[in-house]
Amino acid sequence: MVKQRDRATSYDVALAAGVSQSTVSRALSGDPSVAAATRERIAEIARGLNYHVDAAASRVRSGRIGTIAVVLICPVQEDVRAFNPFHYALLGAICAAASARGLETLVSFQGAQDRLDNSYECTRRAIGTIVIGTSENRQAWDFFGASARAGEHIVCWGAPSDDLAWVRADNEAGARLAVEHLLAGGYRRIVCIGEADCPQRQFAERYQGYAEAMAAAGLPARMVEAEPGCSRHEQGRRAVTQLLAQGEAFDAIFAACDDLALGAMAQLRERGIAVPGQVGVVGFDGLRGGVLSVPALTTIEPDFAAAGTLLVDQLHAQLAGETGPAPRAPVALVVRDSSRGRGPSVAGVAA
Amino acid sequence: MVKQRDRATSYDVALAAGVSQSTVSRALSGDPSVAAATRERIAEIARGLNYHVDAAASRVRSGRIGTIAVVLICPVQEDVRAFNPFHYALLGAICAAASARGLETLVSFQGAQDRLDNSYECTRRAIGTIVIGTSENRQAWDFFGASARAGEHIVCWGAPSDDLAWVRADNEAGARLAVEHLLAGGYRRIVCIGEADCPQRQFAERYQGYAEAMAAAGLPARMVEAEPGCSRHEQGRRAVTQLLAQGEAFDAIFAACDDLALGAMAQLRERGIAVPGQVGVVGFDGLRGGVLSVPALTTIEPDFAAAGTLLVDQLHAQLAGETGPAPRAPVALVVRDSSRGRGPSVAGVAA
DNA sequence: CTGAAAGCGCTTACAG
DNA sequence: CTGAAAGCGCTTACAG
Repeated sequence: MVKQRDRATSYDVALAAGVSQSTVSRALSGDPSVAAATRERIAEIARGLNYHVDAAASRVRSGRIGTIAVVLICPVQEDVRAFNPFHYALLGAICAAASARGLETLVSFQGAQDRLDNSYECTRRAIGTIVIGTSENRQAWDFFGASARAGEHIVCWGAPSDDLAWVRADNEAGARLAVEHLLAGGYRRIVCIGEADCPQRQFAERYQGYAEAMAAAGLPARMVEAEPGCSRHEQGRRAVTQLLAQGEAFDAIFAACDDLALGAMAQLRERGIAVPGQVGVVGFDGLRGGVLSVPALTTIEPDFAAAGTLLVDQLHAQLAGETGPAPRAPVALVVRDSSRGRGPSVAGVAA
Repeated sequence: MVKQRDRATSYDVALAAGVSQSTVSRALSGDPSVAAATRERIAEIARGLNYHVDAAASRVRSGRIGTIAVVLICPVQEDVRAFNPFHYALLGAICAAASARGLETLVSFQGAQDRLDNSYECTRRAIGTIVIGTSENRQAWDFFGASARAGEHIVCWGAPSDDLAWVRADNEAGARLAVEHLLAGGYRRIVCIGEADCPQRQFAERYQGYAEAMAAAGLPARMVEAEPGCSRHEQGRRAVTQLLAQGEAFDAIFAACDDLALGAMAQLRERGIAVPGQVGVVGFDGLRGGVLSVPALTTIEPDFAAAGTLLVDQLHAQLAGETGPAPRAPVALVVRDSSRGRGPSVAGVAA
């Protein structure tokens, strides 16, 4: 057990400075009612004694917690390596946004059902919780959904649960951007790989944006459903296999997420179909894997910094009893090599 | 400001249970001196009142913090997306290991020099700090090095600073595994892409393991230095360009990290050199990008779970005043498609 | 501008 | 097995 040997307290500083303990407290908290000269002197002495305000004592007295909990929902097996890099980037953005607002972040990775925990708020370790992660772990989301119904303050990204307040990317706008980009590149027979009946609302929204943009161009929308039960990457592969087997003409793919797009590209490559020459591909997420793929993946990338800030601010709003408008993180088209720029219409496959 | 309306305290529970407040405290902390029946009853009543022990009050009285700080050193611009996925996986492993030890994790991403902070321990928000991240941000590492010299308890992964206690992968063993695998595949003219004079000690250690394994096989070691000032990926590309320009024979590359390997493979592809047919490639890190690359990258992967546990345990040892043996996370060879299995010697390039 | 005092909600010797 | 009491180290009215 580590003993707290000779930690200085505010009383030690007070003694050394010849003032009262309450003046030390006020001085170090920057209370302007303390004379500037006194403040300076006390700060100096505190430094000399290596004194720092005890955060726990400060909290218990002031009631100010200054901390938010961030929960990352993992696969049930809790393999953190299986955790999507998109969520890691989002975690970083949340921590940065919290820090910018003067808040600490208590982070936990939760997967196994018997270890789910949202006691942060009721034990006063945090003012509320931001939940992100794998939508596949339904039990975990149900747990946090119930927690929210019970009155805990929770905001999430990509909720499959309707019980949770959420922040999402501007999925429809992003999908429209993707389609408009493909149209500008001369692609016409653009299919969407996604999932219509998916717990992740973003998939439906992205299909919606795709369908709208196609309709606006007077072109038919066509959805290839991802096969349940396998990874996104594998789903992307199989969607292409299915498309080719059906012998239906297509010259571009808008995939509802980057992993689907990368799987689709892997399969196109195996079939000897040139990207972006014969088929253009656009994903959605802005994953690092898209930079490394061959060809590098054109994608729609949400503004991560904005997403982090929106999540933190939305939590604040909820704590203040407000319910602002549905918060959407802006998205941007990132053109890389899997789609052609402006050009004439392309051959496509199985035309 | 959020008021704490009607939070129950231990006094409320005591009143409802007809016992003293101290008995409530003992009962809920599982003190066996409280009769089991009484404990049960009190727990029941606490549940009914939605009472939970206030963590801050508990800490201030008991002195037990139960939290470690985890600092992720980012690039100075604090772009969390530029943060290496390896470190994200390590972060997850640390949080999981801490949780398994009953510790919370206070996570922060730190990059900009004027925002560096390690006041966790002195303000009693944490018992100590684990530091991981980009070795490029020297100022940040120097800051934490100074912090450690000043008596803070810090353990890091991949320290470029000698002031910090560290945990590392078993780099030499990993490099030997890589070389032995390549030798078994029939490769003989194996070059190492790395950096001899690098702040990251792991690079030197990996070269060392490579050189030993080559010597053991009676083969000459050959190091291609990464060019300073560009990304690892770009360094990998340029190393291949340089090798080809020199017209020196090689039939395999052991890259000191996956990003170097992926860059090297990208360049080999552009030059029309077949991997693994003409040249075998093995990386080091086990990044997700290696699964997606074409061909998928054979690599040496540290045991992330073990790494997280070692970091947490090493911090505990330091707090207890012990200095255990240099802690190494075990590594494993992950054979994918960028290297051949057993086979005859291969042609290589520029032979 | 500063001090004396109360008290945040607990844990933990001490006594019985 | 339980209670009365002290006290962890602060913040914050209140009074001057």
